[in-house]
Parts: sequence; C-alpha cells; structure tokens
Amino acid sequence: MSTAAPRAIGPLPRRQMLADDVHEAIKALIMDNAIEPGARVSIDGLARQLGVSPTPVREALARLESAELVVKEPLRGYRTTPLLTREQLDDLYQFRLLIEPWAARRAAEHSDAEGRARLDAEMRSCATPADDTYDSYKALAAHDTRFHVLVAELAGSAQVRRAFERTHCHLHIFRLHYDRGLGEQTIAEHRRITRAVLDGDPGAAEAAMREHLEAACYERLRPVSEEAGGPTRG
Amino acid sequence: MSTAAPRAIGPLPRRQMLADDVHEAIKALIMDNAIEPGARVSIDGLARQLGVSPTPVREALARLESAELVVKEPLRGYRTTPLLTREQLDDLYQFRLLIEPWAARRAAEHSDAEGRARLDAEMRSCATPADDTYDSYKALAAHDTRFHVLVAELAGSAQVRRAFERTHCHLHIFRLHYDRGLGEQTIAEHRRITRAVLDGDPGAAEAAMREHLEAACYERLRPVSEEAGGPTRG
DNA sequence: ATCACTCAGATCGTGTAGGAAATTTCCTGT
DNA sequence: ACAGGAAATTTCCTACACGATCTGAGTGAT
Repeated sequence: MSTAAPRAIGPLPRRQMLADDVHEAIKALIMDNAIEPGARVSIDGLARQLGVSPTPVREALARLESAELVVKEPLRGYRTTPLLTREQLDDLYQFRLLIEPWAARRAAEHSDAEGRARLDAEMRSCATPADDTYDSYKALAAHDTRFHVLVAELAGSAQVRRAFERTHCHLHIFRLHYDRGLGEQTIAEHRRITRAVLDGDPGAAEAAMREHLEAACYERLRPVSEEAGGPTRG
Repeated sequence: MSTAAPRAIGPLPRRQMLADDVHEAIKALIMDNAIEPGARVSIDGLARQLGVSPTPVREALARLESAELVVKEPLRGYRTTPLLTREQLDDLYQFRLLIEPWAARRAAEHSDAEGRARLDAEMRSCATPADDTYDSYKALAAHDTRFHVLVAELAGSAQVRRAFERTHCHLHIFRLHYDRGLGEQTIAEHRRITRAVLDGDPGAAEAAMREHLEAACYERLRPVSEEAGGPTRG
C-alpha cells in the first residue's frame, strides 16, 4: 500500500438548506417537549413562528412523519406522536433487551482500538449530574443516547444502530417523566458495561447491558403502572 | 434515446391527497426497479411524468428519504439508495437472525387463534410459482414480505415488526438478483415455520426460522462474493 | 497535439406568493 | 338543548422567481 489510493475522504458537510434548519428546529421543539404529545402542529403556524414560507415546513414535517415523530391526518394536518402506553413502553424495552445485550457482546468481541478509545472518551467526558435541573437531565439523556449508539457502532452492525436510533426511546422516556434522580446509577451501569467491553469480556458486557436495561425498565415502568406497591430494587 | 416518452406513466387513481398517490407511485417505481439503484431522481422530471406540480413530489421524496429509499444531496437532488455491498447484506441477515427467530418463538408461544388463522390463510393462498418469470418472482417476494410481517405481528411486538419493515430487505434482495429459482424451497421452509407456530412449539419455530434465514443468506451471498472474480481485500 | 482551465447556456433544486377545496368553529333558528 | 348552516381558518396544490450546479465548447499553456 505505497501509493495513496483515492479513498473517499468523506463528504464535507454541505448543509445550507432552509428545510434542514427547519427540520432541526421542529425536532428540537418536539424533543424539548415544547409541543405537547398529541398536540396539533400547524404548518402555517410554524411557518409564521419560524419566519419562513410553508413549503420548507411541509418538507420537514414529511421527513419527521417517516421518522414517526409526527403523524399525519389527511386534510387535517399533523400531530405529534402521542405518549407511549404502558404496553408500548414494555414492548420498547423488550426490543432493546433483544438487540442491545447482543450489541454489547459483539462490541466486546470485535471492536477495534479506535472504537474503544471513543467509548473511553465518552465515559471520561461525562460528569455525573449534580443537580436535578432540566438542563442536567437533558445532558444525561444526551450522554445516554451517545453511549448506546456508540455500543451499537462498536458492535459493527449498522442495522442494529439504525434500529436503536429509530426507536427514539430517549424521547419517549423523556416525555413520560424527565428525571427520576437515577443519574448516578445510570452512569455507574454505563461504567460497568464500558469496563467489560474494554476488557474484551463478551459475557460480562452482555450481562451488564441486560441488567442496565432491566433496571431502567423496572424503574421507569413503575410510575406508568399503577401505584401497586411492590418491592423495588435498591 | 428514441422512445423516451416523457408523458404520464399512468393515471393516478386519486385518493384524498395527491402527495400520497405520488408517494406510492414513486415507491412502486423503486420497488419494481424501474429506477436503477443510485440513479438520480429528478423532482421536475417526476412531476412532468406524473402530471403534477413539483411540490407533492418533493413531499413524497422527503418521506422516502426518511424511509431510506432515496438519499438527498443538498442542492443536487435525490438519488435512489445504492446497491448493498456484501458486508451490508451480511449485516442485514445478521440482524434478521437476531430478531426473527425470536419473533417466531414468541409467535408460537403467544399468538391467538385469529392470528394463527391469518397465518394459515396466507400459506393456503400462496401457490408455488411454476414459472421463472418476473411477475412470478414478484408474487413470491410479496408473499415472503407478508409472511415475515405476519410472524412479527403474531409475536405481538410492534417494534420488531417495524424494525423488520424498515430494513426493506426484500427490495435489496430483489435488486441484487431477482430470482434464484428457490421458490419451492422458500415455500417449504415457510410451511415448516407455520406448522411449528400452529402447533405451539416455540423451539421448533425458532429453529425453523433460523434455518430459513441461514439458507437464504448462504444462497444469496454466494453470487455476491463470486462476483468480483477473486478474493478481494478491502 | 494533448491537457487543463474558463466561461457561457441549460438544467434543476429551493423558496415565495396566491388560490381552490376541505374542515372546524361558532352562530342562529326551531 | 339540538340541528343546520355560514364564516374563518387551514391544508393542499399550482405557478413563478432566484440561485446553485452541471454540461459543453472554446482558449490557452505545456
């Protein structure tokens, strides 16, 4: 490999479209719960609010519809996706338990040095949130998203990565109840998964991920299910 | 090109919204390989062909972009998604092996009478294709899609069902090589899975699905690997 | 003579403005 | 209080203007 082959350097970020900015703006509105779940999203209203014409808003909403962040009712307009029911949240975590422990195992088995360095850097750069503010929780949610995406990437499966991203699970968790004061526990569990991946211990990585998801599931399903007093994990 | 008729591909049977019809029309064009993989898809061109203005075409393409049937290059237009590489096809089948055997097991365990009746009806209504024509293969692919979606539905997991649908695996398989003359084998394997589900035998259902996917994977990966005419590293 | 660069014209994507059709809301009459 | 209907709002599509990109020929340099 002496001569430098014309390898794809990578597409330089050429985003200068208004529709992209509108898309990001509306996505941010939904992610921040500035629009209530199930609320109507007016095309003209958004256009006026953002100071653009309806066309780019329409294009952005069409993309968000395929991403299942909004739903369209013909001739009636768009609505944000409603809150998840208890069954849907259960189904979501069942799906995560199906693909993510597998991804953690694969990450421990097959990830390269560069990927492990990125995972290590992510864990080093995230501080445990001290306070219980809105911004603090948002930072934790952002770290959580990056962490799980990173594990999927290290597993080397683009399909698993996309499947995880398309669940938008953090949006749904966030909307159901932002903040349960479990930031430290989450970080600790992430550290355990990271250690297993960096040590190249597939079994430990898979188990740690499964327990991480089960803990989050049981923690978060509790308020959705009734106040049925049951023994909660410590 | 002499016979390039830029006139209407077909009169759109108008539902409620024009954009929906345009969306279905473009989707059909891609699914039928009427547009080559990686080929440019002109907004104005499609609008002229379908006899509508560019706006609904743009909305349809925006939705297809989120579904990953087309990709957008800003200020340059849309292209259909390119052919899958060997690694991507491998990854796709790895993903299917992760979720579909699990779905088959769950279908055998938890499906109700109505769902099993639907599965039975699907298998009864599909005849083994006698000829090797294009239409015959399309009918087989349509049955295959319905069958796998049905198994995911019987498993009771909307997440798995959506994850499967969003892979568009039949489109990719179809584009890589439509028809390998394995219709009978496919149907036979579907019958075996169906029997296990109807009998309520989770282990047999899971195993049958896994073997079904592995058979398809090995059948279909072979021509791709041999295509380069030698061991290619890269 | 071959190659690289430049500069027109053509083509296409992007955004704006306006009008037709449908829905929702509110008001009126019984 | 309920049914019927009209105004207001909104969606949806068309038509047009602007800007960027692509294609090809022409010019100059090596």
